[in-house]
Amino acid sequence: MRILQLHCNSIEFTPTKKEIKSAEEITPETKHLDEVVVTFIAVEEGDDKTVAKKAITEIKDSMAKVGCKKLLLYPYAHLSSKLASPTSALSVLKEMESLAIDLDVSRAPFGWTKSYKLDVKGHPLAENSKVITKEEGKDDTSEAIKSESKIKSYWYIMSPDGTMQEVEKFNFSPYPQLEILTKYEAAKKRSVDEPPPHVKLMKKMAIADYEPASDSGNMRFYPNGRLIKSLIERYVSEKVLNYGGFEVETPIMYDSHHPSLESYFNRFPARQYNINSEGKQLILRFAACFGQFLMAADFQLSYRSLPLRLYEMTRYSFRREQSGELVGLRRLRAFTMPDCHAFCKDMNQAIDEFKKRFELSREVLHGLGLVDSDYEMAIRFTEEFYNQNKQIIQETVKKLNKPVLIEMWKEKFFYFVLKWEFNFIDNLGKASALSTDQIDVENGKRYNIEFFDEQNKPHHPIILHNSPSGAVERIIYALLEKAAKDTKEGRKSHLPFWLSPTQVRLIPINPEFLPFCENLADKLTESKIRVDIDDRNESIGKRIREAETEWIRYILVIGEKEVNAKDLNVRDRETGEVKQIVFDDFVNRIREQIKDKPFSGLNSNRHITSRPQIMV
RNA sequence: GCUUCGAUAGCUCAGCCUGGUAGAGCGUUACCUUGGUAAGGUAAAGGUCGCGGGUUCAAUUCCCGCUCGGAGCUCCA
Repeated sequence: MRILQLHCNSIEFTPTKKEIKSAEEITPETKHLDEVVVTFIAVEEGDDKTVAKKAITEIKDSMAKVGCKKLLLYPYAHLSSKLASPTSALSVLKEMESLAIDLDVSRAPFGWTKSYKLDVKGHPLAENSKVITKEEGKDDTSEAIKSESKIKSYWYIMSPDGTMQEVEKFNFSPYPQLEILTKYEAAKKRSVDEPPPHVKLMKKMAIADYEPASDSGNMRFYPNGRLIKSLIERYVSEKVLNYGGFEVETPIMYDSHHPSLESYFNRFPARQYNINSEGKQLILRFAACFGQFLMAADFQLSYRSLPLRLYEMTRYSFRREQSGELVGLRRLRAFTMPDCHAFCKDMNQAIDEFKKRFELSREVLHGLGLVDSDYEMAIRFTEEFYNQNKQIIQETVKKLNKPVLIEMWKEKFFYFVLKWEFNFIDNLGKASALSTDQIDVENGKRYNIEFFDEQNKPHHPIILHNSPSGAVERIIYALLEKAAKDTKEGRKSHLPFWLSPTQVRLIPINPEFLPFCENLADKLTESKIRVDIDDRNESIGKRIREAETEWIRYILVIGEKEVNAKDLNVRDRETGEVKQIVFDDFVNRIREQIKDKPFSGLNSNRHITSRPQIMV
């Protein structure tokens, strides 16, 4: 906001004509004021109530100095070239007016061309101009975000044979998804006019929902959703532990004035949640990086313990994303993310580790039900890194065996020299990163993490930052989007079997067969299978239909025949066929499908009639 | 955060333009039905029309603000 303050003997002004459509509705008449401080005001982009308050405080200060009690607020666009929209300008002006009611305050009409006569006093303090901005010097946007838009990038496509081609020259026709990612990233082109299908599904399947009582982007997870999330968390954690990660736990909030953290925040492009507590400015973590770095800095490290892999499933990480960017489970403000850092003694070791983690990430995604064709890879690096380590990049692309989007930076902008991600492309052509890894050459020093080499000389390690799956919520989003795509293309949608809240549903023909169902359900539960019973008084057809809409893989109708036959009558949703199967064969068939995955029991009442109904 | 659209029964939505306090389907409850692989029947209950303010004799309907949500801009796990 820019203001020009004039201590006047008098002012007289007359609105002559409306300048803009949204001008205030008034009857134009000449006004005359004596002994008044006239404040010309231009409200600028981004000005809000805080600015209004600050401005009024300053105006009151100087009015007290000149001993004047009458104030005229005079909208005056010509003081600035980056004006706020008329609506917000008017509301800021009204705010100022209401904040100054203890003075004799008036306001010239907004949006009108006005003629005026001024008689300015001649004393030294009579004329005064000011620029007022929001939170001077306390802008909480990190430097990285502010200058991110200034990065110079060069975009290429690298083919599995290692050749790089400028994106403009690449023939995308066999790779429509890669083309979407490229346009998305390089050209920043997006156009969508409908909500993504997973939002409906996450509610309909009683997985997750918005929680209006929290901040946007902080979701509630229903029993089904919590079960799915917890299974994914356990699966990813087991994979990372097998790879060699050591699980730790670190605080979710940090003192933003801690010296290592302060400079780090300005190198990471994220907005934070801030909390003030007992005079401390705390920020909620946006990843596990600093917790693990601070921990590693306190370790006595020898080259022998490297690579050291620290791992945490961060529930939660917080990023105060712009509200307009939050959609369903795709992008949240509070999310769960596996975060694994590998501290390496040199670039060679880092590159070895990098290869392992690339494979780990791929395996994890496959285990979660996302195959190579579900995502596109992007690799970003500095020109210098490329010139020195061309081979590792080419090898990686070869392993993936399909073309990859390349972003090359002229100079190092972030703390990393290389970063890759697997990007899921959803039904609306939106790209979101899942797995990612980064080679960080700065933070070893910043956090004063040291190890001693063979000559007992201290060094800072190179640090790899890997999230093998990306955010867990985002995995659920990808699975739901994939399911929606199946429906759209005429296939049956489903979740991976090991994540299905109900794996087997029993439908007794009438209550007479309920005891038999209980018995069967007990036996299946003992074999670590999630089974429930639709004991409602509804027709068989209806109960089967509903089991189908809940994506339940196996449906067993239980009647006279089954009770006598001992064999099971199994309807397999994959094929729609009903088959007679011996109990043990059925159990084995299921166990086979989920043998290397974690298991949790049914996370709701076995009987449908006793369940709360969450979504229709 | 900005631009723009929206919010009516537990869910999905109609009614609002042209102001006179509401409807459907699904779900819920009760009863009937005891059914054999994708929707059996009847009835009932259920709404301060998101919140706050304004205009009006009268506001779910018109106007303003807020909250929440969708889309776009921008950005990322």
